[in-house]
Amino acid sequence: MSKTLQDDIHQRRPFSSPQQEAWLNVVRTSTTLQDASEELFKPHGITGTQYNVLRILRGAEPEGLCRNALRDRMLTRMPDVTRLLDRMERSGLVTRSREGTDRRMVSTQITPVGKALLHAIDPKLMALHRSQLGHLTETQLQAVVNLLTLIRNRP
Amino acid sequence: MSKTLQDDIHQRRPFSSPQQEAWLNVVRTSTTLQDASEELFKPHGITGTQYNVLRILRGAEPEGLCRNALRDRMLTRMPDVTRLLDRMERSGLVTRSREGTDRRMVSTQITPVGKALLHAIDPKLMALHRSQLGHLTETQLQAVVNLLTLIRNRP
DNA sequence: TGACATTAAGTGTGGTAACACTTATACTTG
DNA sequence: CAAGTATAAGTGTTACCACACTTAATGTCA
Repeated sequence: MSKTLQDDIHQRRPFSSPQQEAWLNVVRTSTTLQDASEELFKPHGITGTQYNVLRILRGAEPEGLCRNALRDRMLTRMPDVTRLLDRMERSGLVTRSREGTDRRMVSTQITPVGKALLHAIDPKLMALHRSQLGHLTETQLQAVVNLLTLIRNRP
Repeated sequence: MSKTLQDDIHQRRPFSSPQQEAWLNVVRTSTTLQDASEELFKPHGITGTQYNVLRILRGAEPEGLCRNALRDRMLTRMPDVTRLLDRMERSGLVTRSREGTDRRMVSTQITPVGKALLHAIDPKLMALHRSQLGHLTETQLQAVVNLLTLIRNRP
């Protein structure tokens, strides 16, 4: 007795194409999943975007990453990384330093405070993902990944 | 030769769980799809959120919908519908009128200008959806819908 | 080598989103 | 019916996102 997207958004008329139906399902599912994670981040004083930055920078230790490299690794598009990092620097989560070789580059590193925050959040987030997706079998999860990868790689 | 999410966001280390991998794939795919549609809407002077409102209001003609009913039908969470409608009213896309029966309620309707805008956008959006998802078979699209519906309906 | 293009980061500005709070009308019940 | 509760809409404020533009350092090549 699964609740369809049409029930979810109280829509009466049918979708105009199978592509549209799939499109709306992807977007709706994503916001559903993300809304819950934002709730998780909120009491820790960061947004999902900031969490994503911290994860990337932890993976880039100890050198850190420059602004554009960071931007290219982010999960969602983010045209204004500079001021995002400004805010995170003000919160003490990251530090920035101009590199020696190419003096245009500014490398950003995660601080111990930032790592401590990740350490506090990570198990909760993992539990959230399990609560959101744990009712799917591994085969189903793999099918989701395969289909979405296929979507993102149109010829 | 499909490009995985790991290639996409330049990630080296493996995912920490199959749930996390699926989670990230859903979100990444959604933003990929949405970014392109925002580009489509931009030259028409509206956002994806505003387009969503117009679609809902066209489906609710001629009575229109009150603020909260509209909010519940939206694809993405939107806590500040009032000022979203303010902006759309200023652009001439919708009109608001306080109903007679319950004087708290304000019903919003789409205007002819709003409908003309939808008329201009709809075929382009349909074409975009086909270009984004047309390389999947109907069986694959149905599988996507089924799996994502399953995700959203955890017991 | 010097003018021009390229790439990196940052800034100015306006619009959008989010949260808590307020106002106004309707409902409920002792 | 009067007081309290619930519901609908709106407001004040802050943070955030987005686009166009600017500054500074590097690369390129006639």
